[in-house]
Amino acid sequence: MKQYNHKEVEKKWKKTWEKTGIYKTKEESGKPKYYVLDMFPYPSGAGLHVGHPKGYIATDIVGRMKMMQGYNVLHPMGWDAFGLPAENYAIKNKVHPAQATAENVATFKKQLGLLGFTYDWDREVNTTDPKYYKWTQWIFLQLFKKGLAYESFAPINWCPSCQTGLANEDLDNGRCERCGSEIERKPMRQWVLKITDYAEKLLDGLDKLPLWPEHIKKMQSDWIGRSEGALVDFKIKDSEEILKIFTTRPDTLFGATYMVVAPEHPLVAQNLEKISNQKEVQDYLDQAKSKSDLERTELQKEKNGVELKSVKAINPLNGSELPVFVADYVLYGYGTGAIMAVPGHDERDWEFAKKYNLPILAVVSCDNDVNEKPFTSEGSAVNSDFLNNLPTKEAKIKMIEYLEAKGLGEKKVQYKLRDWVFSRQRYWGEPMPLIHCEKDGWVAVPEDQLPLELPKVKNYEPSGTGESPLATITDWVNTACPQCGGPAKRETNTMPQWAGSCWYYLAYTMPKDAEGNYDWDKNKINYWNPIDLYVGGAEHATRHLIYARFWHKFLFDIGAVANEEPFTRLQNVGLILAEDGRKMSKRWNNVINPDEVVEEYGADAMRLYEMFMGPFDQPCAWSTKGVVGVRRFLERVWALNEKISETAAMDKKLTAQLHQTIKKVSEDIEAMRFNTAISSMMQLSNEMGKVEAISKEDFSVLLKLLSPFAPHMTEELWNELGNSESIFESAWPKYDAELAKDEEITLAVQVNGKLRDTLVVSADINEEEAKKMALSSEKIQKWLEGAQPKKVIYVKGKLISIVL
RNA sequence: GCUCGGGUGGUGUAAUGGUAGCCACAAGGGACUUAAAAUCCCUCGCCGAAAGGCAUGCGGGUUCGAGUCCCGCCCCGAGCACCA
Repeated sequence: MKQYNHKEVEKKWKKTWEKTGIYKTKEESGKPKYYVLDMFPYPSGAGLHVGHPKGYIATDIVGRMKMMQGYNVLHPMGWDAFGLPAENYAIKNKVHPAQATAENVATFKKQLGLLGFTYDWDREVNTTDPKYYKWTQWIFLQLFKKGLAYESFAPINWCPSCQTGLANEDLDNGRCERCGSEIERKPMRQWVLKITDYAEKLLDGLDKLPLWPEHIKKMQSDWIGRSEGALVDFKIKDSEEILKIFTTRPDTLFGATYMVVAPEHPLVAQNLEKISNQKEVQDYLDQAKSKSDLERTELQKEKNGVELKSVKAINPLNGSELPVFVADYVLYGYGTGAIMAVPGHDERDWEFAKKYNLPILAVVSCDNDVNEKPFTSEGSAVNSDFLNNLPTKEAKIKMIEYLEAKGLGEKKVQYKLRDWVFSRQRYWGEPMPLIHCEKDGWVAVPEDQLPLELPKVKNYEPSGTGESPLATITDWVNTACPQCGGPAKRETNTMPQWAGSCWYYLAYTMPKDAEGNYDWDKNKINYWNPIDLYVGGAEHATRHLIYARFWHKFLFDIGAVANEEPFTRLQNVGLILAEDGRKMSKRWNNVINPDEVVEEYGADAMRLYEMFMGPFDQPCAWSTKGVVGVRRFLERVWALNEKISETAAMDKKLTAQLHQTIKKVSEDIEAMRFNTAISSMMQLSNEMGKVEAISKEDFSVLLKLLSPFAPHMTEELWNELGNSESIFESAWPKYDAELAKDEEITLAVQVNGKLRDTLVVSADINEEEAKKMALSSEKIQKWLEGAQPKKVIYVKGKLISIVL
């Protein structure tokens, strides 16, 4: 038989598969559907490195197995091509983003093509295609019509380098997640999506996702950050003003000894005139304003603030007068931007109280002296009048009841999640389909006029003024009001990159007409959705995955989709690091290009290697030496072809191993434990290599098990066996539990917990026989030294443990 | 600081509470070869001649039996970070 030439084999089968259209997907009623999806890439100018395809290989393997198991499999691919990276690349390389994107898409597509994926390219999507973003705009309009998109002028995160506003989710430790620049707070006109309206649903939905990794659900629920507590009204002395605070510990209200408000809190400005230490406060405000968020957090160890002298808050329970401080350790963006300070039972309040010599009261029973350190756990109430002796949980409830009855406060659920800053002051994004009319205010572009196309401009660099480059195109900006026909202006901000990725998984399942126009066909969408398996990087835990769930839940609420959660099962892919253990980057000059690996070792070897490296969800360093190992494995399988004989029959032991391997590989692929699946196939092929001859049937089983991993080579060998249909049209091997049974097993014999002997025995040995054999073993006799064992434990099929 | 992960040979890793190191890589030895590559065979946690002893980050505990479970530390990685 000829040598394994991966180039020839891979070229041949790619061509054949394309010709036969084996990967074209249709909605079929006869088979169960299986929708397996990768997080689509943004096509950067650098092309693919070997890390990109890892997840795609995994979904391809699962998809191929499901196909052979009789499922109607959808496994599509597309491009997340809007957004800052594409635009920055375009600016840097002095080409129009549309052109750069088209080129990069072509490169990515060519590179992915080398790896032999089952993509149905008829379903390819591109977020920058007007036919695609027509629907991105349509969804945005539905949000707008339901009041979930609103205009805001509040200060937002501004990246001075990217020259655009950013959402909370786009920050990394006070820096721009994209470019690392320090973020400024800048008041700006923004479109904001009311994701907070969905906080409860997004949180509750997590409980209905048993097939998501726990840590991702945890990250999302931490990001949403629900806490239960109370709003409490404090009257300001000699004034009509009310200071409203939020607390999760209403049970400690008797322990409040001072109040703190954020520098931005209106109470400060309202009282600035009348306080005695006006200059001191003004200085503090100036200083707080000049500090960036980053500096604020870096300085967090030293809490400082300044008293609003002569402003006193009244504790609504006992009328005691409390001093009011301004301090930036209280955030204006959370709760009411004001707190009651209970230094006896809160770490931060305690620190602040120590520094400014404020009284510290104990209102929860504890062993330590609260003047020495705060007691922040639960206990039972003390020094708290009607709460005394109540455990914290009950005290909270009772206090809230009391406040509500007296009209002094109410129960309140608070979230850390903020509304989603949705506008970007950049060119390369979906235009927002909104028009501002002096008479009618903001008016939606009529749906029959969608898509609102991104106008072609020469100068697409950011203006730096806080306005999108679109603002300079006056004949585009100036338009007529769709309602009254009067003069009006278009919104010039664009949508963030996340917009297009919020619903792309639906687009893959929408039918297109001859021109490529999508139809929101609910039957087809509901046939495929929800996604059965979604694979991608953990970095999307609190960004894409929260945004997409938000949009999906909204679409469900307006009846556009039929299911509440878009992704039934989520699997994280672990990063592939460079050989030096660092992240692959041009900067370190350690990027491995998949094209070269495919050229030298073949796509099948590369696919196999990436799955063999280690546990799928764990990061792992690339090793070209490791590719050699799996390549040798493929060659050994190839060589087995010479041992095929019509008359061959494997012995029972090897047959048992074959069936154990069927079970192992099937279960491992399902659970995405590809490394151990490959290991067991290697063991099987090593054993097959030792026998004289193998039957066609037994070899076919190995080929089928291996086919999802190494589709080209196995298809070739399958074809050599005389099969005319594709191996992927054949049925997945069936595991036979009877045949998988071993005839002989090895029992371990332990004396006092230490291994002293092993016995090879018949698999159906009973307990008595096994114990007898163990005790009469020569080696064991030596250890017993004639003593009577105290106890003999038998673990079926595993071991005998003798205790002296 | 808080919350998750993780720590096993020279390396990547494998082990429903049941023979620790499967499968590979690297290394060493051998066969084939004029030679090399490729391929095939053997060795390969540490100490020890062997018997055996010691070994899964460290220290305790539960158990006939712990890499796995419990308690307390140390180190590495990720996420969050003054959220009241």
